[in-house]
Amino acid sequence: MLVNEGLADGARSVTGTARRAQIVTATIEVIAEAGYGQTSFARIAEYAGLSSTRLISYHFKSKSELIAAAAQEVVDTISTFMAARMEGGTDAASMLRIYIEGTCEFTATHRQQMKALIEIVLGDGIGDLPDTDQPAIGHVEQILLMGQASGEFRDFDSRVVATTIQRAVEGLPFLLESQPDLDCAAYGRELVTLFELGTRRSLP
Amino acid sequence: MLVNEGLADGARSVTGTARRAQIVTATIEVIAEAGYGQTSFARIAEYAGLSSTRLISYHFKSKSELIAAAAQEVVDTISTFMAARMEGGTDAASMLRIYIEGTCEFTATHRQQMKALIEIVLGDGIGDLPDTDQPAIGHVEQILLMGQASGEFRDFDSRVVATTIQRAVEGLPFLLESQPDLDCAAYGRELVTLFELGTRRSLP
Amino acid sequence: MLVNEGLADGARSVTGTARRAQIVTATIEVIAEAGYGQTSFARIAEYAGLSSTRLISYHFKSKSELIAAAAQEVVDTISTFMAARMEGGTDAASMLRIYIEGTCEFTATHRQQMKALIEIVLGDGIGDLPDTDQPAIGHVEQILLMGQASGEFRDFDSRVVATTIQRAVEGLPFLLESQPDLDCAAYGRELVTLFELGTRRSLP
Amino acid sequence: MLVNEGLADGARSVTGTARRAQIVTATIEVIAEAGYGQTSFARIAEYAGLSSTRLISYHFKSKSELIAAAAQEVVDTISTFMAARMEGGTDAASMLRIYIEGTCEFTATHRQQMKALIEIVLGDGIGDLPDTDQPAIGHVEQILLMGQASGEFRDFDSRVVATTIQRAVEGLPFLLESQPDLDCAAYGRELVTLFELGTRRSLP
DNA sequence: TATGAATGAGCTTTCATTCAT
DNA sequence: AATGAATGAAAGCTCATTCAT
Repeated sequence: MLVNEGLADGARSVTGTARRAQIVTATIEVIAEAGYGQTSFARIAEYAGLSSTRLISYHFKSKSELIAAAAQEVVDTISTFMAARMEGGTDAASMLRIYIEGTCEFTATHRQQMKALIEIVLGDGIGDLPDTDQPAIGHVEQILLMGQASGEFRDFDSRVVATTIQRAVEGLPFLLESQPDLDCAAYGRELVTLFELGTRRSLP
Repeated sequence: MLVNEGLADGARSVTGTARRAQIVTATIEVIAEAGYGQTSFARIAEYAGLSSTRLISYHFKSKSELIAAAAQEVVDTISTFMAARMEGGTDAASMLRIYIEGTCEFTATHRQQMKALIEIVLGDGIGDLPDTDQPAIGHVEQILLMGQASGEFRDFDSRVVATTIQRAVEGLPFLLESQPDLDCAAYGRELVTLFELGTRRSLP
Repeated sequence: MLVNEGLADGARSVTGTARRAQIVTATIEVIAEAGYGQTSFARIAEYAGLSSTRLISYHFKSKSELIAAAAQEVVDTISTFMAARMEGGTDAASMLRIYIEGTCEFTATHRQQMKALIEIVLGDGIGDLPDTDQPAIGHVEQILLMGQASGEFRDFDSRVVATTIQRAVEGLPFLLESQPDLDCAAYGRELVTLFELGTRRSLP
Repeated sequence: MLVNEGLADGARSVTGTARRAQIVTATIEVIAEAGYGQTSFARIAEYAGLSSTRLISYHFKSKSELIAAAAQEVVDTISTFMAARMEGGTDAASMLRIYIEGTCEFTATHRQQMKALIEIVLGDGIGDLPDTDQPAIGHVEQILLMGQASGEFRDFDSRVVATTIQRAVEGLPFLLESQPDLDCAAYGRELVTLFELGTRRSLP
């Protein structure tokens, strides 16, 4: 079989799956360290210690498929991480707090993955990957809509606020670039306070 | 003239200045439409109707100088626009409101320029252009610090909140990509309300 | 294989080694015939009958690596040739004679290689390749110092005389350019006589 | 008049002659410092402080004419210098000594000019400028032939020895590159001794 | 005499991808 | 499953030279 693309993961051999994982990991790290625009097959192969770029072409039908796999890998990781956290949420405010602080904590412990994901989303051109980032925005917006329905939150444009919150947490990797010692938990708490005050129903 | 870089604008001929402006304009539009990574001399020359890419090399010492000139052009435009607006500000809250709504209005009327600027800042690699975006962040933070000093604003990490506000207004071009008919003024007003509630001193 | 540079010859495949040799040979001949300054990938590819210059880039990391490989090829050839000859030398005078006549004979039978080597050394800028030409000078100087120590040679500045002898034998390729039918052996004998008389200890 | 080429010097205006001289001087210095291969109109214009390379094209029909003018400038200078010296020579041996030491002294005081001349002769490809260097070789050979006719010198191939002597003195600029503090006069004296011993009629 | 403007050709290098085992 | 080899296209940049005042 010449091309693996399109196969379910179970249809791949053990070594093939391992190779793909190795390449994806290297891709994520190269994107995080060198930037999306400087990421090429040659650089990935060199980073991963592959003898030829041919090995990448063999396991991934095209560059865009490799990039997509790298993005998916990060999305899967963060989804698993957040899913466990979100279970503890009851009201909208606490769910929002969990989401913000959880994302910040994940960023603190997975800097490269987060940076790579953002590079990919931005690098392919603004808005070219709606299927990847829209769900994330949708998640926050869902919490906001829930809070408005329950009366916890005031009346506001849920899309605008959701976008703002999403961009706020996504800004953390950028800050870490220039301030590597930044306290991510404190950053998350500041955001929680800021948006709790900004979204809660005003007191009479 | 071999190298135009470093010369005051008055030291360039009329036609030379016009050509540079033409090329810079084309560059901004190509970046906005095709994305930073897809911007090449060939694409710019084709877009501007130039006979060859050599004409670009003639007027700009290097590609990075051209990109820098394009970014500077946008920064100058927005600076002029905002400088006039900011004169009306007296207290910190109103200055913050003017800043947010002004930036949103500018984005509404200069979509390509804003998108191009963001593409450049992000495309050159995160954090590689601190001299370009830091001043903007600094501007917002300055307002916040002023408001805290005057007692208008509550106690918060000015850096975190400034970054959040800056990223919020910079998110508008991204939204316009998927929602071209978005009401930018309304978007600005939502942000003003969100951050006024989030930053004001709590009532006793 | 992405980069061949730095690998031992045995680490390369048979066809890869053959291609490299073919390209190196073509490079030497192009340099010899067209001159260092007129040597480009395009000219080499055309001369070697390659489909594109890309093939050169594939086998050599950069142009300078290709040039270095070409120079090394000649140096290796002449070293092997001279090493066998020098074994016959006992006293300094005979070693000097062997060196001069050997170099001249090598030049006679390897005109292109010698010319290419000189073009490379000179073309890269005077004195930029001390590691390549200094050893040759050092070799001659070594013989001279030995002769002075043994009393065969008179007292002179070994560096000056060594440089002169080296430049004398290196001048042969230049002469062959304008006088292709020049008798190299006779040229060598003339030099031997000239420098024997110039260096021997004066008779009482 | 569009082109100055082919005009006698008297047919050029004062300012035109001055400009040509300025450009030629800059060319010589650029060649000496950057090397023949790195010498371009752009570099010369930058070095001379010219606003455009167009000024060079205006005063010189082509690059080769400019290079030729630079070479001629050096040749004229050295010719004037040597002509005065050679008047003191009576016998062939003293003329040879004067020639060698004179050339070495000239090199010591005109390093850039000598290096530029050699770069030009070598840079255009071996043997491509016979009209420029052959006369110099001829000069030495003339002295040698005279010495053989008068019985001062032994029987040898005048062409070979002349070439060797010429290359010996031309090697000085190369040595100065790696040994800037070299004693040129001492170098010249060593050469004189070496070649006097090598060329004189053997004592019975 | 001088200049700005423009140009086509050339350069090396990097790109993702395909061919053929 | 893996690999070496090869490839056309495109990139940014520099070259000497010409056009038109």
